[in-house]
Amino acid sequence: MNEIPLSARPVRVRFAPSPTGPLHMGGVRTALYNYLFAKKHGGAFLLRIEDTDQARFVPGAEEYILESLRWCGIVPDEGQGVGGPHAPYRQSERKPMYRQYAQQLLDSEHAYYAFDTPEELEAIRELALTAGNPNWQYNSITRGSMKNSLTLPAEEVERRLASGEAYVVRAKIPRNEEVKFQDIIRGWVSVHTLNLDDKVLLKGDGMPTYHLANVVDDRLMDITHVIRGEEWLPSAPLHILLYRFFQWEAPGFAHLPLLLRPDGNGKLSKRDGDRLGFPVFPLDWHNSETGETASGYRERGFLPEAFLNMLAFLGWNPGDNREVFSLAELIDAFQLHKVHKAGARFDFEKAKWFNQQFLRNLPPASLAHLLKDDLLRRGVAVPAPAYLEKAAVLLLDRAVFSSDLYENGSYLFHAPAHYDAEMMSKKWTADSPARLRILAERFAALPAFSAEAAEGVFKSYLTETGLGFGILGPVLRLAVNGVTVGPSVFDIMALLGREESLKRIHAACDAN
RNA sequence: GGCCCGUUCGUCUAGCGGUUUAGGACAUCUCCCUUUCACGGAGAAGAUCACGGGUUCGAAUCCCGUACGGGUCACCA
Repeated sequence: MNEIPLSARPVRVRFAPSPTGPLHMGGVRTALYNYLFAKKHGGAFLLRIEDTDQARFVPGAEEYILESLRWCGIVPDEGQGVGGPHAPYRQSERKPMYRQYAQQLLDSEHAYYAFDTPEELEAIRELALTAGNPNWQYNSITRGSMKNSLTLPAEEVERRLASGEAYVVRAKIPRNEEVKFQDIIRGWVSVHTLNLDDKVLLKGDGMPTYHLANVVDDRLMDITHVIRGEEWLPSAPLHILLYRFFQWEAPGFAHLPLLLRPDGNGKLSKRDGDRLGFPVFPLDWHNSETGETASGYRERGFLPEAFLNMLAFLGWNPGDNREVFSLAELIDAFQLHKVHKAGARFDFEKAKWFNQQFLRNLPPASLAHLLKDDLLRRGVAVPAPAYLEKAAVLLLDRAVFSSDLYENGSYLFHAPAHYDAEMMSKKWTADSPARLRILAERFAALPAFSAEAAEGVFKSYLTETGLGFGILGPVLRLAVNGVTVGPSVFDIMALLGREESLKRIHAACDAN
């Protein structure tokens, strides 16, 4: 398995979230970078579920992760939900496998049994804290005075083990050594083992901790590159050490910069979302405990490719001035080592701009489809396909989200429910109804009703009466649209058709 | 607090020792287009490249320090 040097093996990367809640956008970006890197190099992208903490398991979280990736179009080649040669891909189901690796470390004396209870450890930490040490560690110095297989007589250890007493397996970190590794994004990173502690590898419940599980699984699943968040950087040296203990070649590492919150300090957290008026999750998340719903990008109206494009550019760019990229183009242009080192502050305005770009590039048929879905959701009658498409195209310039199509142009789907009060008082006069009725008569008399013909009628009426466009134009608009903004009123009337247009003009005259 | 990582316009960033009077995008403002709103186009404003020392003929780019920011210090991931 390790005869072929890492660099020569086909690229295999993994996204390994833990199902402790909804995946947030930072997680999606990590998945995306992994995916882009894999595809760029013709490799495989795997999805592994890290559910070794049974206390933090959240029902529905795994399904949420799977659905989020599916919506984004980040399809795993292998892993939870799709299967593969290294199944199972859920760590809880791999539980028996980890024990033998812990044993291997125990046998080679790179790990040891520890019997200290969580309560005892907590007491020691508290004591250390009052003594002025805020950071007590179970390490090469303190382990000599703890209850473990290094300090206890062999028979005593045997006895405790045999009696079924709870224990953990801890890594035996060497005392005085510099651990170095070359991060693909950050370059050389080095940490002295004096600053590392004897991390628990196997927990009291027999489950591995993240540290053991990720190293073992990455090895077993033939992972060549570990691409994960910066929050893992401090424990990367431990992982390097673990690979060495096992005498395994370590994969390449790349620690991604964090996504920062738009206001104040700190990383973007799951709680920041709706508080600041934008989603932090890909999909809506319904918290069954609190009954609250956190909003998602999908439901907010984002196109998956726009969402991905936006995320990709939070920390990376192709080095030229292009900004709008399809997933395929992202794969082509992506370079992991070009990822920025510093954290990126998220900006929702820019996110909206990306969506607008993608929306505008959509073919009319797709646009019509999105509009139809939106109308259905709102319970608005859906017009014929040809009408739908023309309406969508007509309204496109004013839309950032597909939902804006209807929100800014509801008058294309039903008569205005009311007339803009402010504009009415400004533009509608006592003469308006009479003028509109004359126009209506002339529209009715047109041999063929079209935008050009209607505009012709309107303009000749203006020259005839000497009225300015600014006087009568808004009045016509109010009658037809209810508002004074939007596409050309003649285009709107042409789409509505003569009958509907006349109906609205008369209705407005009657009502005002 | 210890350790680790980072620091270019308000924001995302380009830049890898000379081609830079530091480029682009979002946001802001102005003008044009449109007798509406948007779209589009043109332009403006906005960064003494955190600061201080080096190295060099020459530094945003290399080195060291300081400051600031972030991450991390669990039988969580």
